Amino acid sequence: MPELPEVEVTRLSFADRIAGARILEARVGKPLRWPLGADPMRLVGRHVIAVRRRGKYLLLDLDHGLLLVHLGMSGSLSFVLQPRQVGKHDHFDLITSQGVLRLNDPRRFGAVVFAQGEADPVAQKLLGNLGMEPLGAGFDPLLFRAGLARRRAPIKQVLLAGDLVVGVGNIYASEALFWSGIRPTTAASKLSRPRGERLRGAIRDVLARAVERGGSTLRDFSNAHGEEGHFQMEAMVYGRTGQPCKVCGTSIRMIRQGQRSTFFCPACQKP
DNA sequence: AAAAGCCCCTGGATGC
DNA sequence: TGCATCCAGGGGCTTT
Repeated sequence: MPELPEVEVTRLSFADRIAGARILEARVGKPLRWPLGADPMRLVGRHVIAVRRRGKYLLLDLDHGLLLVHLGMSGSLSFVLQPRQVGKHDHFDLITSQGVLRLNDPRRFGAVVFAQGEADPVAQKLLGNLGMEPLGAGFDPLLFRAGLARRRAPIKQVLLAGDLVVGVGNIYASEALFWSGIRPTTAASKLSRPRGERLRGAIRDVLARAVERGGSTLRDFSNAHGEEGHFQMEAMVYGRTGQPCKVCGTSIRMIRQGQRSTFFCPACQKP
C-alpha cells in the first residue's frame, strides 16, 4: 500500500506527539516479515527521541538504538491514547507514556526491526542499498542521469527497484511517467537528457502533491489519526484501465511488468 | 552487474 | 453464510 507519500503522511501525523515519550511496554503479535530482533523487554524505559523517514521506512530514534518500521503492502500505524482491543491484524504495539503506537497489517509484509543504530548491520541490510531521496535537495540530476544510463530495464521497473530513487511505488511510478510523457516500457538507458530531467521533476511534483493530499487510500490506508488520503482522486492513469485519458481522451491501457500492473496513456506517453 | 521470476500473506471482488 | 480464481500500495532472494 504505502509508498513514500503514505509513509511521510503517517510520519507527520504522529511524530510530534510521540517525541519524548517513554516506552512502557512493547507487544509483539503474529510474525511479520522480519522478527523484531530483540527482546521486547529491552525496549522498556527507553525514550522515543524523533521519527524520521528513509525511503519507505520510518526510523524511530530511541535514546540508544532505533526501530525501523516498514508498512509493506497493507500496513498502517495508529497512535492513540486509548487503543481498542487488540484486533486480528494488530501485530505490534509500542505502549508509551504519551500514547500507543500500533501497527495493523493484514498481509504481514511489514516489519518492525530493532537496531543499535543506523550503522548496525541489521539496519544497513535494509537501508544500505537505498537510492536518493526524491524530495529535498539530495535528488541530484547528474546522479539520476548516470543511474538511468546504466540500466537497460524498462524505466518503470528501474523506478520501482528503489536503488536509484526511493519511495516511488506502483501508483506513483505510473503517475510520474504519465506526467513526463514517457512510456513505462522504454529502456531507462534510452531516455534523452531532457526526458530524464522531466521525469525527475515529475517524480518530485507527484510525490509532493500526494503528500499534500494525505496520500492515496485504495482500500485500507489511513494516517495515525485514522484519516484517509485523497490523492487517488487525482490519478491520471493508475487504476483507470479503459477510461479516457484526462488530457487527450485516449483509452488508458494496463500491462504487466514484473508481476505488477502498469497503467499508461498510449497517446500521451511516447516510447 | 543487472535483469527476471518467485515468494511471503490475507482478503476483497468477480465469475461460475 | 458456496467455491475457484485473480488481484492488491513491497521487496528480498535465487537464478540466469
